[in-house]
Amino acid sequence: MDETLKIMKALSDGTRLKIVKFLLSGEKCVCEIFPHVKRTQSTTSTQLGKLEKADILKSRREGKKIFYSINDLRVCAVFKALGDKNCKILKKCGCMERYK
Amino acid sequence: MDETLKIMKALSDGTRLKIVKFLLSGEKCVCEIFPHVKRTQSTTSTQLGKLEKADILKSRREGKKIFYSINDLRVCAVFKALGDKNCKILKKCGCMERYK
DNA sequence: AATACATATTGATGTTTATCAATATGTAAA
DNA sequence: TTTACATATTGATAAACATCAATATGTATT
Repeated sequence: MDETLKIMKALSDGTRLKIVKFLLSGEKCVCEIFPHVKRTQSTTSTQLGKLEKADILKSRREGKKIFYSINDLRVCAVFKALGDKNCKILKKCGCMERYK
Repeated sequence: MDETLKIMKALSDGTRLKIVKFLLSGEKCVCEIFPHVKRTQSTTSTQLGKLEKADILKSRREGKKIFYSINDLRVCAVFKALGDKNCKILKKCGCMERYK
């Protein structure tokens, strides 16, 4: 599939987009993510899986918890391109450096 | 709806994405677009309508024909952010000037 | 007015998708 | 080895969506 289409599809759902934006501030475990997006643990896990399969997120186990974080920093550049207000966070986390 | 989500949804379909990329080289009428995306005139018209409703495209009538073109230049910036190969076209059409 | 052309809309159909409850799997502590 | 906790998977359901054929609308020409 077209690489751009893959990314667009992955970001075309409200829950998934909210997850990605939440992770702009750093890695989070599932138990932190699902209350934030106001979905069940089950639903959240499914969507995290889709984002990981699209290589947008990566995961890491630490004990019982699994932490998710952004793997494809191009999503930051996409938000910036669209003037998304989350850009403020982007400056802090420094993930935009390579796109200056 | 979240502005970013609106754009992502609009670009999350293969036919629509192909239309937008086609229009990077300039405005086209429906009769040029639907053979290019290999869909019926009906389907193509529907998808053009969705892209216009999302403010990504605009249209202009000239006699019997209706010409569509890109209205929201941020989509160019999105393609650039993703390193889409259509960036070559972007340089030609100069729509990236404001994002340098 | 009649015809031809360009595009939009309608109605139907099959597919995809987001969601949840329930259950399974994996991990660590007691 | 139980028990508790964290996450993943399964199965079901309802809604959204892409597509097409057929038809309607709009425009220009004859």
